[in-house]
Amino acid sequence: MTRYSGQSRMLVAVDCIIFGFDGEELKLLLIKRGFEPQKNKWSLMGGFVQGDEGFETAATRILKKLTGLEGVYMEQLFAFGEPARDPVERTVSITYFTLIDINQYKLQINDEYHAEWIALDKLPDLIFDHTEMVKMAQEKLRYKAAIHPILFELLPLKFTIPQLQLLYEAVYDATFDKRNFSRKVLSTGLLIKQKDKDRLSSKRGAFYFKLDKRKYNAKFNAFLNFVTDPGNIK
Amino acid sequence: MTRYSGQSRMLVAVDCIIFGFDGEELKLLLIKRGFEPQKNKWSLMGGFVQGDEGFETAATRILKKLTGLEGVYMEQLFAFGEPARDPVERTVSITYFTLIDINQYKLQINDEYHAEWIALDKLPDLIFDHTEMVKMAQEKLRYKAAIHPILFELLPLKFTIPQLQLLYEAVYDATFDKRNFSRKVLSTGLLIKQKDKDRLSSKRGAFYFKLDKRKYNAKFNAFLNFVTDPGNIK
DNA sequence: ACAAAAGTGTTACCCGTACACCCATGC
DNA sequence: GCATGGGTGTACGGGTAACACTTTTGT
Repeated sequence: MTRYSGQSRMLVAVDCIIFGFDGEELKLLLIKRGFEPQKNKWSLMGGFVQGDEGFETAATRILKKLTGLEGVYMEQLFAFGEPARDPVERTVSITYFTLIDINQYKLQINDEYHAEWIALDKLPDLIFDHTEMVKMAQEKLRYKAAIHPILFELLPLKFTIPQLQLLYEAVYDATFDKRNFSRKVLSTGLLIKQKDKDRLSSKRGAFYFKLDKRKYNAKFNAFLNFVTDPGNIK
Repeated sequence: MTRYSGQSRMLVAVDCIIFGFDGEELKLLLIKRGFEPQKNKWSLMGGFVQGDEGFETAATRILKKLTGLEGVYMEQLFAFGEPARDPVERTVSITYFTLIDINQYKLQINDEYHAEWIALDKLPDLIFDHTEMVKMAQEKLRYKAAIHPILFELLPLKFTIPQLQLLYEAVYDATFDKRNFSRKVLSTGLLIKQKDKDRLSSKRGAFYFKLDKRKYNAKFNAFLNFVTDPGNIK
């Protein structure tokens, strides 16, 4: 027996929803699609899964091709498979939710793809069902970040607590009390205070912190509860 | 332009991980696979996605064929796509996580598929990567039930609080204090007390409750926190 | 009468929230 | 010296966990 008979075979693509944070706004990395149909329309970064690779391998390959980055936070989001989602041919898409440090990316811009960081609240129309994918990814970001410390993945190795707070506020479009926020964050024991300060964003300067990688990995699945009442989200 | 050129096309299957609860144990609905390869080995219920249907449509169709049930709780779990997961031919599998009331099912057994309810802790070897799928589904069940009131989907329309507690205890392999448990459950306002009692499992009898469907739908996305410390899970 | 499970109330502690002032520095 | 953002402490309230006894009824 070499094949199953009488069944439809389909193209399988991988699309990456790539989040970044520039210190003020949440952004998505989008590209101008390089081939028909819809050439030159905005699109998520994606590509077809090859015959000999799994989904995660394909997503990693595609991400590396676009950003040069490896070892970033990536997890499968959802499989989209409506029959008419790609007008050319039946194509299913396995989407990946990706968080990267926007500054690391800047160092190795790859212009081959005409990629740009675009603020989440100023997204253009995207091809196919990519807008729906982005919406789902954003919901997942909010959902998951309320419970797990994933947002550190969007920050540089060294960051300050005010920076971290700005990030949470951007994700939830809300404001938090800085006293309670810093106490809560520090009480997790995930942060290691550095000796130096960030002197760019204030006169006094704010101490840098690093993630305690060991505790981060150990505690990742603990329910952290950074965000008190998810009903607060605007 | 009618096709993308130079790409691999693959079979796409849907597999359902179907949970049930018989009052004592969590069970999975498994079938003896009816075709080669691995004919007569235990397997999840699944089938190929047809050319004109989406994943959810396919999963619904397959579930109905097996159990006769419609309108049950179902959500996409994960897309499995390792190149060698099916030795016959490259096949990706979109898995669906399904919760059904085991008693409703009993009324319409469909023996065509040699389906059986098998306790989660006595699972036989399953074909391909189905064991991995089950493991992931079980993790999702524990994760999600700690936050959302999904376990009601496993119970009949009318159920007692001791029954509900047994279910939570089965899911988390833990025991809970019945006073705290019932207070917590009732405080959600999701339950409507009935006038009649279940007299089978005790001499005194326990009052039946029904779900308040309206509140259930409204509150589904609230974080409920039935399970105090997920670290408690054995 | 006794066994078996249902049902209910109180207390103590911890965590989360609200809230206001001082500190360090560049200009 | 003043404006800007960084950093800290306290008091109150709500919710969760620990804990034991009474009720009902079938045998």
